[in-house]
Amino acid sequence: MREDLAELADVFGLLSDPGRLRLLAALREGERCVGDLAAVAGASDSATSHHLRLLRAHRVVQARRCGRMVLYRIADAHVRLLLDVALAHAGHARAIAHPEREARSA
Amino acid sequence: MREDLAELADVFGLLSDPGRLRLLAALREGERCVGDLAAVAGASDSATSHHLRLLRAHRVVQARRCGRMVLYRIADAHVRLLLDVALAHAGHARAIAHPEREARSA
DNA sequence: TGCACATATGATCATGCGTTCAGATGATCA
DNA sequence: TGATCATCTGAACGCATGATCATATGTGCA
Repeated sequence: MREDLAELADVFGLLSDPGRLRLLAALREGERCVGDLAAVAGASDSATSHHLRLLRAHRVVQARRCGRMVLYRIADAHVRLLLDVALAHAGHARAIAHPEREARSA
Repeated sequence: MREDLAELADVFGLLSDPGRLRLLAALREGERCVGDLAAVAGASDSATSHHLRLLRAHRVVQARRCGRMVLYRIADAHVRLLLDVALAHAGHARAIAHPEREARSA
């Protein structure tokens, strides 16, 4: 149990970087190559590659080679669910913190 | 959207510390005072208070005074759900990474 | 009012992490 | 085979973050 928490903490740590979170948000819609992901996240290819390496090491994403590109995708349904719940929470939290904006945009 | 992600990243950052994660795991079972939480997490009162302060600032937990103690609880259903999903994932991930242990303990 | 308990706060310090740059690997095509 | 594209890797730098200690606040009780 305690090691589960430590490992989970690592995964949360991976999700705690806005850039990586943008990568994962983009990957929710399907496979993407490194260059596309870098563009979406607004980061350099190198930084993006570093991030993807970490995410891969912790089984958050999976990669497959396709020609000279490498296509990344979200590793499994658990991670996808976690992201869905988290993003839903983020929207909800904003509605609580800034109700006037929600009202205006509605 | 982009600020949602940044805020979400902050929350994940809070969840990325094993100590704070232990605090939250303990809080899943109900309200707890700081001293109890410190004992459960195996940290000092001071460190625990610092952690709770951060968690409170990001609406992950709520606090109420009761006599000379302060009782903390998980802030809302979203956070609770996120923790549930995450802990379930952690167990699943271990089953994948170390199937022999699961088989033995079953 | 004065003391003791529970919690909160502020400052300091060391460590970890993300970014960047330079260069390496691997793949395609002429 | 050589050139180019896509990605990966390693090292170094700067900043943010967690731990600790000392002290402050706030509450209950004698």
